Amino acid sequence: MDTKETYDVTKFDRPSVTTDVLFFTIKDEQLNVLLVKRGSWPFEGMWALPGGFVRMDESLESAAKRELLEECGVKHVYLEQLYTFGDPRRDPRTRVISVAYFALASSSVVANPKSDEIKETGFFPVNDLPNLAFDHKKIVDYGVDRLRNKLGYTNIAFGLLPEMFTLTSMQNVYEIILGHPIDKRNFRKKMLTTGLIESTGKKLSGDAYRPAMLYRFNKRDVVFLN
Amino acid sequence: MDTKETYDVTKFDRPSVTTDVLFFTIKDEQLNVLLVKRGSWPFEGMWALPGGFVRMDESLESAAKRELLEECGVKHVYLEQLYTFGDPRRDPRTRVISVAYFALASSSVVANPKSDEIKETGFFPVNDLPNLAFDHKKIVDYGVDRLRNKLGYTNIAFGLLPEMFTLTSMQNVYEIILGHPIDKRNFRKKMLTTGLIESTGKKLSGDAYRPAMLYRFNKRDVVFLN
DNA sequence: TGAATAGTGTCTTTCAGACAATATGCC
DNA sequence: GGCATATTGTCTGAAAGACACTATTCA
Repeated sequence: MDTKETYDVTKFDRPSVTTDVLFFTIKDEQLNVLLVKRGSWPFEGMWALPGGFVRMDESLESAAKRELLEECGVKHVYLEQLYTFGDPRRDPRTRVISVAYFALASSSVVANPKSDEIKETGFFPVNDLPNLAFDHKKIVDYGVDRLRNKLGYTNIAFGLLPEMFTLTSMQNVYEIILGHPIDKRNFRKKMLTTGLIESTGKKLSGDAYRPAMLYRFNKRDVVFLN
Repeated sequence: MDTKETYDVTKFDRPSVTTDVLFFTIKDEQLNVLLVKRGSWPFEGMWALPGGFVRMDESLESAAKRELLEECGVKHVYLEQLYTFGDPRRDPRTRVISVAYFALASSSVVANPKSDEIKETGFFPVNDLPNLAFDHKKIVDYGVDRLRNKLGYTNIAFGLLPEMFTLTSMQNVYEIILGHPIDKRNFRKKMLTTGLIESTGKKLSGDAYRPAMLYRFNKRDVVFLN
């Protein structure tokens, strides 16, 4: 029977724990995910999700944020835990359990990698991915499903739009993620009646046609709806 | 730069990983959760969720099932991953990350513990819990929220009902979990139009009043709806 | 005034929710 | 026939979805 004095922390072999991050963005009219090119064994040279081992003194979310910063220069993004992948053979090095997170933001927040392990990062359309390391394809698919699902009842698209945006650009984001066209009148009606967004009173000018009203997310409702 | 030959699995300190299981059942007209009394430090003598360390060669779900069997004699239940709790200070022994699962089944599947560590198990109403070890109260609360939410759009209550059941008993389960009464006509209308359940053609007899039709879950739809 | 996009209203269908009377089987 | 529970339908309001024309700005 263990006591504080006799408890032996090294008694059992322990799996390793990583966090991997799905960083989604809209680019070239498509839903893209951020990938990094691996610089070492295993899967050297292959594309993978940014991520890495969780340190002893940091929370899972902190680890995900740290990896995103080190590997992709990304700061200050909203992260949501997605799922934990723990198949015993998903990593050839040793037993590795991965807690996956996802984030949505503008692709402009990505900078150059600061990590020795990563030389290159890039965005890839989720519908046209290269071969991915580990089980990362499965993680991406799972995340895309969840994203599409949450789009309908949360304000999760917040991170993909600038501070002020037109309803047309918002509708574009929804159509790109969902992969099908949406009726303009119904979309606007729904978005305006939720109370999630509010008019800024300003208009977008500079184009050779009628300027559109600019909206912003209502700060009181940045939390999720459900 | 690591290669297969130079990769050192012991290079980093590693957190420990456990699975903890929320086993929900209906007992005495209340939603209950299964707890075990801890037999050793830390939190010796306190109630906690059944669970334990994940072994190197088993999946997370297998680990959850094994713990449920060892500590509570439970076999063959449907498990769903809930969330992963990884606060660095959630366990006084060392850094422990817990992958929480939840299950719903009849309380009759619980037998005596086969584990040296656990002497006693018991069901407790989720609205009247004893003080729990670790952050297990938080895990229970999170699981109850999720359960209530999924009740509305999945067939998750499947495990809480016998193979054949009346609509009244099904409604009872829903009311107990949700914590409020439901209109009988609306409930029946909704359940029958989803196609999730089907009539068996049999009737429940033996009571001193009108016998009720028995239904079963439609096996083609055992998967979740969303 | 033409080009290009912004902005708007109605109808229909579906679903949720409120609400109460009749039917059945057993004793 | 009395008891205890099973079973059933209508109305209303809200939300989703189909559908097409007018308004505005700028070049």
